[in-house]
Amino acid sequence: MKKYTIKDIAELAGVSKGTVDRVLHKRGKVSAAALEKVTRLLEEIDYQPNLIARSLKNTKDYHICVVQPDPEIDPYWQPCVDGVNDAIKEYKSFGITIDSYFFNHADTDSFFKINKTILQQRPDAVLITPIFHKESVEVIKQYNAKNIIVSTINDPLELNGITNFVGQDLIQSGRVAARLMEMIIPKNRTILIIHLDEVFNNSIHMQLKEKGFKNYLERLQHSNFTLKTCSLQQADLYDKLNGLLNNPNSVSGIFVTTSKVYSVAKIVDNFPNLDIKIIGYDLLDENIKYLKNNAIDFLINQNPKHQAYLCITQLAEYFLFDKKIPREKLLPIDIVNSENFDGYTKN
Amino acid sequence: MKKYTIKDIAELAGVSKGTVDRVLHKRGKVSAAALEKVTRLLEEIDYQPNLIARSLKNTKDYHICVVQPDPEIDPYWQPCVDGVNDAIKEYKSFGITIDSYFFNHADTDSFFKINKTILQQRPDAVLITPIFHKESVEVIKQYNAKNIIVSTINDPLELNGITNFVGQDLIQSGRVAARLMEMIIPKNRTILIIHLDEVFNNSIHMQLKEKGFKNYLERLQHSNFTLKTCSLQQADLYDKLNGLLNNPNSVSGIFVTTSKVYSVAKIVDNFPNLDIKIIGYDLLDENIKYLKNNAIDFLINQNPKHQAYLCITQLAEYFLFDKKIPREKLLPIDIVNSENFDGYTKN
DNA sequence: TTGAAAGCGCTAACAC
DNA sequence: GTGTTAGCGCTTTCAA
Repeated sequence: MKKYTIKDIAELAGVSKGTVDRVLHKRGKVSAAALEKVTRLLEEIDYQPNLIARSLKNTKDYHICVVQPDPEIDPYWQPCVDGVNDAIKEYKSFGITIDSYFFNHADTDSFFKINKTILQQRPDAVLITPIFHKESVEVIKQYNAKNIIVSTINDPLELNGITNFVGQDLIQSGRVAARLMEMIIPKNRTILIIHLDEVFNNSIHMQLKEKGFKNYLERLQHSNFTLKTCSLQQADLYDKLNGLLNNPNSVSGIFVTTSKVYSVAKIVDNFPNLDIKIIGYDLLDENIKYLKNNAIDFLINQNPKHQAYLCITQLAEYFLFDKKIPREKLLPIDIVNSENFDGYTKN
Repeated sequence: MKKYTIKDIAELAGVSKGTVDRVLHKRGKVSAAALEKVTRLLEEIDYQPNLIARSLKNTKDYHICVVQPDPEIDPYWQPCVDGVNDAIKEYKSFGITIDSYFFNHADTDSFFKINKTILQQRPDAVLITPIFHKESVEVIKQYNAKNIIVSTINDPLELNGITNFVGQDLIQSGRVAARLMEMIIPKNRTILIIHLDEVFNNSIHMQLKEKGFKNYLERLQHSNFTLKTCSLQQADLYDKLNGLLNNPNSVSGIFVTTSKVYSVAKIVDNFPNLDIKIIGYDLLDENIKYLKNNAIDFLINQNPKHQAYLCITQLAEYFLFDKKIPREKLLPIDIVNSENFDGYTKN
C-alpha cells in the first residue's frame, strides 16, 4: 500500500523525474522505449499524483469576481452574499481571491457598468447572477472572448458560454408545490397562482414554476382543480386579494411563485375562518414567522446561499486541484414546514 | 492585495524565516523584541499561512478505518458504503487512505472482532456506525486509549469519547412527520405508529421518532388524534395489519419509523378504498416505487450517503488543512414526495 | 531526447 | 536566541 511518487517511478524505470513528468503530461520529447516503460509502470502501480504538491507548485493567485444584485436594495439576495462570504473565508488561505460587486436589480445600467469594470480586471472566473437575461447574454460573450470562465446560479435558461450552472429545476419545483397542494386541500377546489412584482424580476422563474404547477394538476385523474393566475404588483395585492377572499369559498389554496409569500400570508391572516392553504418560496425570516404559526403551510427552499457557495467551491477546486467542473448541478428542491426549517436555515 | 509569505514577513521584520515560524507556532526561543515586532507585523498584514504548502510539508499518509454493517446482509446500509467510496476516491490523491470493514448487523461478535483488527492497525481515525450501543461504548474507550479519533454517524446518543457526530435530530424528525400527517388526514382520526423489527435494530432511533411524533400531535389545540403504537416483526406484519384494516375507518394514517415502510405500503395497497396515508423513512428504490404511485405519501430522507461522506470529509480536512471538526453536525430533515425525490437520489 | 537543478511556502533539525 | 538549510512532490527551465 505504499504511496508512489514521481521519484519512485523514475527510479523503477531507470529514467529521470523529468521524463516521467513528460510522459504524465504527454509533453512529447520522450523516446519510444522510455515512454513504453514509464507508461506501463504508471498503470501497474496505479499512480496517483499528489494534488497538494502539484497545487503548491502552481503558486498563482486566482481571482474570482462575483456579480450580484445589491442585498441592501433587495434583501432577498442576502443569503447569496453570505454564501459567497463563506467561500471567501474558506479559500483565502488557498490563494484564491474573491471580490464581490453589487448592481441594482432594477437597473440594467448598473449591471453593465460593473461588468465593464470587472472585464478590465481580467479575473480568472466570474460568477454572475443573471437576472437580466438579454443583458447577461451580451456580457457573457465579452467574458468568453477574454477566456474568462463564467458561472451562474439561479438562472434556468440555456445561456451559451456558461461553464457551469448551479440551481434548481424550476418546472419540477412547480410540480413539487402542486403535489403538496393536492394533498392539503379538498379535491376540485379553486387554487390561486400569484406572481408578485413580475415586471421587476426575472419573470422566467415565475413562469416556469407556474408551468410545472399547472402541468402536474391538469394531469390528475380523479380531481379537477380550478386554477386562476394573477400577476400583481405589491401595491395592488391588498385590494385584489381582499376582493377575492370576501367572496367565501372562492379560493382554497394559494401558490405564490416568489419569496414574497409573506405579504400574501399577512392578508390571508385576516380571514381566519377560511382555512386557506399557502405554499411559497424561500426561508426569509418573515416567511418563517408565518410558517411557524401555520399561516404558510409549506415553503420551498431554493437554497440561494448554498447555490452561491457551491458554485465558488467548484471553481476553487478546479483552480487548485484541477477538479472537473460539472456543467450543470441541480440542487434538490427542499420541502420545508414548521418543523424542519431550522435544519436549512442554520447553516 | 499582495499575498504575504513567511519570507516577506521575515524580511520586513529583519529576522529569519525560522524566527517567524517560531512566533507563528509559539515554539518559544524568541527574544522579546523579535516576538513583538513579528507579532505586530503578522497582525498588521493579516497573515494567512498557505495551507497547501503547510500540508505538503506534512507528507504523512493518514489512515481512516470505517466500520459499517454489511450492506450485503442489510441493503439499507448500501448508501453509507457509497458515500464512503466517494470519499475514498476523492481523497486518494491527497494521501488519505480509507479502509472499509463490515460487520453483521445482527451479530455483536463480528462487531467486536472487526474493531479488534482495526485497533491493531492503529489508524489515525475510525468512523463507526454504532448500531450496538453498549458494545460501541466499550470499543470507543479502547480507541480513545490509543488516541485514535472516533467519529460516528446515525447515532443520536451521547457517546463519550466521540470526536464528531454527523446525523439528524430524531425527535425533530418525528415532529416533522407528525406535522405532515396532521396536514393530510382529517382531524381526530386514528394514526398507527409502526416499529418494524425493533429487536434487530437500534430501537432508540424508533423510540425517539415516536416521541417527537406523539409530542407534536398531543400538543395540538384544535384536533385530537388517537395514536396507536405497534412494535412488529416483519413476519407478523401482514396478519396484524390486515386485521386492523378490515375494520373500516379504524386507521387513517400510518407512520412507519424505519425504512421498511414499503412492506407496509404493499399491504395497504390491497385496500384501495380506505385512503390511508403513509409516512416513512428513506429513499430505498422500493419505497420510491410506492411514493411515485402515491401509495406512500411522504418519505423523510435521512441521507445516509451524505452522512458518511460528510463525516469523512471533516476528518480529511482536519488532517490535511487542520480545519476544525465540529463536534456535532445535524443534517436537515428532508421531506420527500413523488416530485422531488430525484434531487436527493441522484447524487 | 534526457537529466539536473531550482523553487513553490512552510517546517524543523541543526549549527552557531 | 537566531539563522541556515534541507526537503515535502511536482513542474519547468536549461544545459547537455
